Amino acid sequence: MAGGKKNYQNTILDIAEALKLSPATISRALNNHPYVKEQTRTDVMEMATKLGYRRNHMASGLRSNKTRTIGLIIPRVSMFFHAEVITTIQNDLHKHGYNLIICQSNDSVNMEQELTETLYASRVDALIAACTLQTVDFSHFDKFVDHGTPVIFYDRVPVGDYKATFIKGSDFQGAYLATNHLIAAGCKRIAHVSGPLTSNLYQDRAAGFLKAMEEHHLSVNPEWVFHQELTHENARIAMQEMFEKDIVPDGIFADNDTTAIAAIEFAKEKGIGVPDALKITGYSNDPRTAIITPSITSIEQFPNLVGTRIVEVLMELLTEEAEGPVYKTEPVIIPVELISRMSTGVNK
Amino acid sequence: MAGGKKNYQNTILDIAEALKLSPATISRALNNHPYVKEQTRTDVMEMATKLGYRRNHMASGLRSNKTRTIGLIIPRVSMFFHAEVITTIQNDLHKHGYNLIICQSNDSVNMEQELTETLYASRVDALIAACTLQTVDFSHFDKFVDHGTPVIFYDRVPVGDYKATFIKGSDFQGAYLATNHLIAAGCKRIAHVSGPLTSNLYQDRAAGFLKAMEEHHLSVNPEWVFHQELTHENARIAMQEMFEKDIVPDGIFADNDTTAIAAIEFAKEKGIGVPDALKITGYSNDPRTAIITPSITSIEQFPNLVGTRIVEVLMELLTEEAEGPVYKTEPVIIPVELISRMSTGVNK
DNA sequence: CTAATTTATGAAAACGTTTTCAGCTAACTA
DNA sequence: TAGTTAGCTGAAAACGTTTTCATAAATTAG
Repeated sequence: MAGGKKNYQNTILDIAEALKLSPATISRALNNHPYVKEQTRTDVMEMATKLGYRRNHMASGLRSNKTRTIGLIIPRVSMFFHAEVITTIQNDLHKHGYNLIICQSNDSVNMEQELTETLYASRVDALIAACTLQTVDFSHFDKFVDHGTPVIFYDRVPVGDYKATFIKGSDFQGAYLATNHLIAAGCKRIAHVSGPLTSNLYQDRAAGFLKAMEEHHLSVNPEWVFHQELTHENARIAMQEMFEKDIVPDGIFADNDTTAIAAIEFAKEKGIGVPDALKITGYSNDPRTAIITPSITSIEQFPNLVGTRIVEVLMELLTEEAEGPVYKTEPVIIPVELISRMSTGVNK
Repeated sequence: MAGGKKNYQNTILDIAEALKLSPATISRALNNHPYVKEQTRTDVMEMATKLGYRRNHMASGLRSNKTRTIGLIIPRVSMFFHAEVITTIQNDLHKHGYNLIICQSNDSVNMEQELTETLYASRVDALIAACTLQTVDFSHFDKFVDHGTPVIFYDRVPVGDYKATFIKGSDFQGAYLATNHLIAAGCKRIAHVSGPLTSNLYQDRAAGFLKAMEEHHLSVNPEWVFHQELTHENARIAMQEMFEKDIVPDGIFADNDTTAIAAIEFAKEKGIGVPDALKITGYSNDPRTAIITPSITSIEQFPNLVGTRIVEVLMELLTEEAEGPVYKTEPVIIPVELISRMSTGVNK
C-alpha cells in the first residue's frame, strides 16, 4: 500500500548487534561452521528468523566467488521431454538454494556457443547441457572445464573422452525393447527411422535395433534404415521412399514421436492399416502419442528421474573437495520402459 | 585441458592500470556516464574487449542494489502457451542483459505464495507472473509493490485495482470469434465449457460468448454452460451430462484445447459425427489440435507477441524515473485470431 | 581579465558478506 | 604443574563495483 520504496532491512550486522556478537560469528553460525557453540547457533537462527533475515546473495557471492546459480542449455523448453526435465531440475535445485538460468539453443550450434559465453560470463557455479544434434565439436565447453566448473551433459552427450559428467537414458535398451516388441507383434520387415549418427543417441539405438534383429535372425534392409534429422518432413520423405517400392516394411521403429506421428499420418492418407498392415513405435512417450488415433506405442524415458539424478550428481560435485575431480568418470544411465499402445496392436 | 583452476581475470582495476586511469573513470565509461571524454570512453571500451573484461554482477549488484535478474512465476512450463511465452521473454531479456529465474507454481496457490517469498528474497528487479486460476487474493504480491519493484501480470491477472501492469489476450474477442464461427457454420444450440469465473479470463470469454449469441438471437441454455476447472475429466463429465438428455448441443465452445480434445474423444466413442452432428472449437491453438482427427478449430493467442510486449513494457518501467509509478495504468491487450480446422467443417 | 560554470578525473567510502589471523578460555597430556 | 591442544569468538581485510565529494582544467559570461 505504501508509496515510498522500502529497503531490504536486516543484515548480518543487525543480528550481530541484537545478540551482542560479531558479524563473523553470525556468518559462521548461518553457514554451519563447526567452531560455533550450539547455544550460539540456535540463538542466531532464532534471531535470524525473528528479524526475517535473508542472505544477500550478491554480497556472499562477491566474497566467496560463488553465484549459487546453475546454467542450463537445452534445445528448446517446449519439447515435452525437456520441459519435464527442467521442471524437476528447477524444483530440486531450489531445495538446495540454487537458482537456474535456462537458455535455449534453438537447436543451433552457433547459439549454443554464444550461450556458453554468456553463462561463463555470468559465472555460473555449474553448467548442465543437452547439446544440439549437430554439436560434434564440444570445445566451447572447455572454458568451464579449464576453470574447474562442473559440466553435466545429459541426453545428447559428447562421444569419447571429455572431462565432464554424462547422464543419459539407456538408448541401447530402449531400441532393443522397441524392436523386440515389434518382432513379438509379428513384424518381419522392420524399418528404422533414426537420427544423425553424429549423436551418441542414435549410435546406441542403432546398436540396440541391430542386436534385436540379429537375435531373431531377421535381416536388416539398408534401404529401410535412415539417419537424418528427425523432423516431420524428413519422416514423410522416408515413408514415401519406402512405400513406393514393391516390398514394403510391416514395422517401423521411429526414433522420436514426431516421426511416429508423421508415419501414422502417412499411413492414414495411403490407406495403410495401422496396426494391421503396419506397426509403429515412437520414442519419448510424448503426450501426443496417447491422443492420436491410433495411439502410439513409445518408450518412456522418465524425465523426472533424469532431472533428479542430474541434481543429485551436481550436488555431489559441488560439495566435493575443492581439488578433487569435478566430474564422474562413469556415465549415469537412466532406465527406460516400453509403453504399449494401439499402433502395435497391443493394449488399448 | 589444464588441470588447475583458473581465476576469472581482468577486473575494472586491470583496465584502469593498463590505461593509467582510475577505476572510477572506467566504471563511468562502461556505464555511459555523461562526464567522460569521448576519447577516454573509446579507449576504455577497446581495452575492455582486449582484456576480455566481463562485469562482475555480484559486485555491481551489491553496490547498486540491482540484481539484473527478473523473476517469473507460471503454472507450468510444459503448457504450450507458456513455453512459447517464456522462450520469447528469455531471449528478449537476454538482449537487455537481464537474467530470468523461472519458477513453476504447479497451479497451486500455496506454491505461488512461497515462490513470491523466494523471489523477493532473491531481490529480483522485477516480477512477471501468470497466476493460478485459483488465485483470487493477490496480497502475496504486495511486498514487491510496496518495495517499488515492478510487477507485470499476464494471461491471468487480478481483477479490480492493483498497482501493477497487466498484459493479456483479448479474451472477449476470442470468445466472440469462436462463437460467431460456430454460428456461421450452422450451429443453433451452442454449449460453453468454460473455466472458473474467479478468473478474469473466463469472465471475459463468457461475455464474448453471450454477445455473439445475443447478436444472432440465439438462446443460451444454462444447462450447457459450465464454469469449472478445465481438465480432461471435467470435460468428460460435462459432455456426459449434456448428451444423456433428449436435446443435445450441436456446437461446443471449449475454453481450452484439452477440453476440446476430450470432447472429440467423447464424440468418437459415442458415435457422434464431428463436424456433421457436432462442431467443436478449442482455445490456445496448442499443436495437438492440428494432429488429432478431426483437427480442431482454435484461437491463436500469439504467445511470442505476448512475450515481446512484456519485455518492452518491463524495460520502460525499469528505466523510468526512480520515483515515477512502476506500473502502467492501462492494460496492454494482445489480439487473437481464429484458426479454422476440421472440427467445425471448414478448411482442412 | 576575472569570476562563474561546465567538463573531466581521482580518492575514498560504501555495499554485506566470508575468511584469515590472532587471542582467549577450558580441557587435555605427560 | 607446565605445556599442548581443542573450542569458540572478534578484528579486520577482502571481494569488484558504484558513487559522493573534491579538485583541476577548460570553457563561458560579464
